[in-house]
Amino acid sequence: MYNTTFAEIEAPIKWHAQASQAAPKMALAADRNDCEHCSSRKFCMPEGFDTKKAGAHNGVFGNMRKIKHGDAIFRAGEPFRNLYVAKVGSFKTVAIDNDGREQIIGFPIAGEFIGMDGIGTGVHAFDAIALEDGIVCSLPFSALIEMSEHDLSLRSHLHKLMSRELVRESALLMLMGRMTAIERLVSFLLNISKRYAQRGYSSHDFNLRMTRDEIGCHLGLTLETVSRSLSKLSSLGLVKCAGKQVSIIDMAGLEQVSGHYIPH
Amino acid sequence: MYNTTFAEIEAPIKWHAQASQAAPKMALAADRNDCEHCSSRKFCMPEGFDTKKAGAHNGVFGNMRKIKHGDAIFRAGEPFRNLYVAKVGSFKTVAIDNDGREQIIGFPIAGEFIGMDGIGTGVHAFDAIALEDGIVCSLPFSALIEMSEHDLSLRSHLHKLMSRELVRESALLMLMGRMTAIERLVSFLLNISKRYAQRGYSSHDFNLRMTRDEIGCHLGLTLETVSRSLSKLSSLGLVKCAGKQVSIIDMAGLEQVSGHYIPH
DNA sequence: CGGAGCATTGATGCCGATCAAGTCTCGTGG
DNA sequence: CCACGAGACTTGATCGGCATCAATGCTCCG
Repeated sequence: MYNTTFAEIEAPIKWHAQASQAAPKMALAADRNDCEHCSSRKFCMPEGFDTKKAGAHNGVFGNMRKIKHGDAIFRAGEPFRNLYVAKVGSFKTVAIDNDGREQIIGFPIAGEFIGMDGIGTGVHAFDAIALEDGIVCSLPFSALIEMSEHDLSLRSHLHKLMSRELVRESALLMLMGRMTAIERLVSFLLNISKRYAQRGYSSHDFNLRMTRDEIGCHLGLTLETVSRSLSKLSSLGLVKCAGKQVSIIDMAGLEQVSGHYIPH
Repeated sequence: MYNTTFAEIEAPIKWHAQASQAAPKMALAADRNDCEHCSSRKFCMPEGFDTKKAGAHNGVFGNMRKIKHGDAIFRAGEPFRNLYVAKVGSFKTVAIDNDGREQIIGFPIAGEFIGMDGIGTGVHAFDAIALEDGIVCSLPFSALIEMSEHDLSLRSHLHKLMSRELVRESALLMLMGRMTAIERLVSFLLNISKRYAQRGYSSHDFNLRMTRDEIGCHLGLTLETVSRSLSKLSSLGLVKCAGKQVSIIDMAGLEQVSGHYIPH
């Protein structure tokens, strides 16, 4: 019935069980963890980077934090201190304008960075919310910057991360400015598919962790249009979908529909 | 008849005259220039940064390059080597998808960085085109990164630049996803106004350097809709506009129209 | 002065928003 | 275990904003 989820594979956390055991503030409880065995390792720091030597002992790496479904890693307006790497679960980053209108900027999943919006001003510009119970790894930014002094690979790694995010957003701009509803949805599905594939999961069958409303809020569409577009893709025989469970039937067919959404 | 332009104030370059004098490849001719007297200085490097000491003598700073109207600083697909700072003139950065559809990502003007899209992959993702004859300052990126090893302020400056660009784009996403044509145009005008003001120019009267088509291509609208929306704002008494010359009559009124476009 | 590119304005049509109703899913408590 | 209710999803009907098509006017440069 369910797809295998990151959470199931990674760490079968018993939220309530743990809460009743030890930490009183479970949602904020911090764990220590070994970078070497982290499945996000290859998405996080540069190749060959020695996290142990670099700072495991001074507390820079391996700071796990659990985030419950619906809770925020941080909120817009809060001071920026850490970058976060999604370790388990999926998240959304949300910009909110003066009139309260929301725009979902991205849906980060395992291995992807969250929080770079705060670097420029020292204050977060987005909310970062968990779409399901999950875990993030906190990286104190000032420590990261200091550490990068003698590590060229770390320095350029940080730049690359941000630049790629820039290009990712520009692809979204293209999508919003120039594509039809169907094209946007297809781009979105292909993007998800690709990122899942990179992480060793099926590129054909997956669960969408977000609601239709959230997809719409990301793509500049209403939830009804998202639903209708999905139905359309089903009736065209390109995908099969039952609720949040999506199966891509004809990948090549999908790719022909869209002008693409290159990122990640 | 004309507004005072950056070009007029900065350096009254006689393109053709110069071409006939010295350099055979005028458009690509490089000049050397003194950062201390550069009007973009305060927008470019961090406060107190000593460009002379840092690298004027090894050629990192002060590499001027003239770009003629319509010419490219770089094109998508070209290898990334330099960051550029717009010194004179205005530019557009353009993403082009597989189907040839264009999306203008931004309109950088004096003091703003161009080319950060190439850092992530080592290859430029955008075209960067001059909207009028202009000058950019080239900063060899590898030298910049090396230089940042012993300069914390430079390191964090680079990060801030990219992060701000990230937030700028996210504001554009908000605009494209959730705003009406009029709101988008107002956000655009307010953004231009603000950036001109920061540079000491009038925030009320300015020339749009780009065509209606380019504005539309930036905002996800057609040129007709841009034109109609401008007419509407005129008839509402919020702006006066004659071709590319725009005067903001009622700044507060404009600000009420839009959910904003925070960036820069 | 002539022509090309740019801009304005009008008429029409379509895509997606909006409004509305009904179904499905899942968590909760009886 | 089932009943219930709230939230999520689907599908239909209608409406409106913007794209599209089209014609004309304007501006600037050679």
